[in-house]
Amino acid sequence: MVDVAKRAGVALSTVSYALNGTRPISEETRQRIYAAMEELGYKPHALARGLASKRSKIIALLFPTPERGLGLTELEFVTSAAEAARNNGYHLVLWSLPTDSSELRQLLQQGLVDGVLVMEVHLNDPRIELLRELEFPFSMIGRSADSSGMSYVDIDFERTTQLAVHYLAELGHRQIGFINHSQEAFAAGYGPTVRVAQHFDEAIATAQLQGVSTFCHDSVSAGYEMFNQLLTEHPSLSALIVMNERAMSGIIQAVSERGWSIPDDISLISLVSSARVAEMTLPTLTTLEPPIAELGALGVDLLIQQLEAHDRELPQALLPCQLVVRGSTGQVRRTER
Amino acid sequence: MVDVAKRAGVALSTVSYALNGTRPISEETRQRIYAAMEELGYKPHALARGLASKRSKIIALLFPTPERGLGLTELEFVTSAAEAARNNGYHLVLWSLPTDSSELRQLLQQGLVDGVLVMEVHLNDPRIELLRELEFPFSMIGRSADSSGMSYVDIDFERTTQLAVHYLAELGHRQIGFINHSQEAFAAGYGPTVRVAQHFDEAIATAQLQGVSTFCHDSVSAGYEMFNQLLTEHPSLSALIVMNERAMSGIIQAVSERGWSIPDDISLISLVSSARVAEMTLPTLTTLEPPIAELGALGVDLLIQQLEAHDRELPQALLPCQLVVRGSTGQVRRTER
DNA sequence: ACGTATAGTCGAAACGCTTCGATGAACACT
DNA sequence: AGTGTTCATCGAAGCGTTTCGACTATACGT
Repeated sequence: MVDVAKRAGVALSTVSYALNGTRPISEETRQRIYAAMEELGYKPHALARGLASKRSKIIALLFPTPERGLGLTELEFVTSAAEAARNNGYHLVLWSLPTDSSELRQLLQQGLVDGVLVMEVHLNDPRIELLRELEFPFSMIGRSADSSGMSYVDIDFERTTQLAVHYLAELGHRQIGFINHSQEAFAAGYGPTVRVAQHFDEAIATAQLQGVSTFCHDSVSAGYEMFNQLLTEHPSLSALIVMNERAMSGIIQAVSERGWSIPDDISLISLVSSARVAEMTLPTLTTLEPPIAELGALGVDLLIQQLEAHDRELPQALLPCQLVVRGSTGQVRRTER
Repeated sequence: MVDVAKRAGVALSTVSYALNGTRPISEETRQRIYAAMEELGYKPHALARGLASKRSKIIALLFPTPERGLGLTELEFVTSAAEAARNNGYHLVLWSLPTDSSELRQLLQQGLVDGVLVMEVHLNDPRIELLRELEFPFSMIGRSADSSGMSYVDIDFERTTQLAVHYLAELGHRQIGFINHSQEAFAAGYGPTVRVAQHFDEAIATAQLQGVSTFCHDSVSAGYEMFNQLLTEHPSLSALIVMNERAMSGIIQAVSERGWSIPDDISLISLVSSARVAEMTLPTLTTLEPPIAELGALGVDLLIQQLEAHDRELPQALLPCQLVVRGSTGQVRRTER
């Protein structure tokens, strides 16, 4: 940098001002400085910049160590977050820690990152508590129990559920089943499970339909059994909303095993499920697809906005899933069985 | 740090030596220093450390922007790399760039990262060329055309292919088909496609079997058609090795459509395919599962080893996939059709 | 008793940048 | 002519570490 300054015939600090626009610089000297930088192949040193300015322009993505099975979704999320960060001139580091790890505190206090984006937030999340305690800037994907005064983005589960129910209603379905994640996930306060369970009932009531809501473990066999059980107890169901990708495989097997066809005998909608999975079956699945990339990018944007704005408002946002109609849904057209 | 020094009654530099073990420190003063740090809640500042020592202890994971669908595998890879980095006291930043992006140069010259781990290396990869040109430390997952003198980890495709072929041979199969990724991937020099194509022929020859090798686009419908075409032309095939998860779905549909059962009428092995996908079908798929987490961790280890060792040797490693026998393979037991 | 290692410590100079206060010059307004 | 503003620039003091050279005891071999 000192070389650049010399070559441009200005002071060191002037170069800095030209670089950051922190103070006005005449067009002429700016030109000279940029030319000098170009000729010398100068690139500012990120660490030094961070040390001096006390802003590293690095944010962390806090990411629970995947205990069991991670979806495709998460990866897209991570990459879109990384890209959004880069577009804002930030770097994204990955901190993959168990939710209750004490390491987080250490990491935060290293002063490496300006802020944190927290994924897979649980209703009672020790990470959030720590962040609040340290008054460390953060945003969340998903929400904790009391998310007032905090910055988050999440799927708009209410709208998403409505979309699914209304779409089926339009097709003439009056008896709709809902297969959720497991009871355990519900009890643990896992956001999507809790919220959709609630909003399903509401949407059914509003639309004056009949609904059956049930939990199901995240496994192919559980899906298989749950479907059979459900249709034994409620033989008049003509459509199913499923928020459980693994169970969905089992359900499809169970359907074809009874010699039924999709969607003639039963319509299926996969909730909060990616296109990738939806297109692996025959027929392909009508889904409500989560706006993963948008969520990731938005999460990063909100965080950075928070870091760079001086005002104390903490932005929040809800995004609905998008209805993608494929082959697994159709007009209700059942006479009798 | 100056406070810690004062409180412990030593010089600033002594605290630094105690912290890094760079010079001998008497046990007694070390105790005093640690106590002082504890009491003051002192944590060393990562950026300052990096600036002074010229080693940021940050590495980048270079990650092609997913043009077309990313597998589950990649995410596990990313998380295991992040964890491995942390275990070594490093941070992992994500750089998700198109392979031919000019941005990479900028990023490297910022001096933020000590080294780079490159994913999804192509045979002729501009990123690798740039890294060599700048003499920037790096390791690869996968290999470029000439990977001599470079550090990499990769799947041992030769061994993996052998395992698959031998396993089928043991079950009595003599006529084995192989369904690869697309011709285009092969032409583009995509490592797995090229290598397995070659090693399949070798393994077949060595085992004195008959083999048919074919390419197939990465789609359900292409798999469906390819299967029918293959079995029309080679009706005596009794087993298929498939390295194409999407095509696999189509294959299974085609099989069940002709009223065949797996594995009685045909055995299927999914190559370099994750458990998650393998368990979504009925029957579950026998696979050769890539050691994703190991690859990620090993890649990071090799890179860090390279960064910290002074000698100029560049470590390399090949890891085979692991054979996981599930329901899609069995003794050949065909009389006639 | 003597030089010579060696362990333990100190002070000060980097590392490459940002930012604060100060300084001049140019311009307008009384 | 004097006063005040704004614009453009400069010099120097940090930011929180590491690391180098130097210094002081103490221990060692002879």
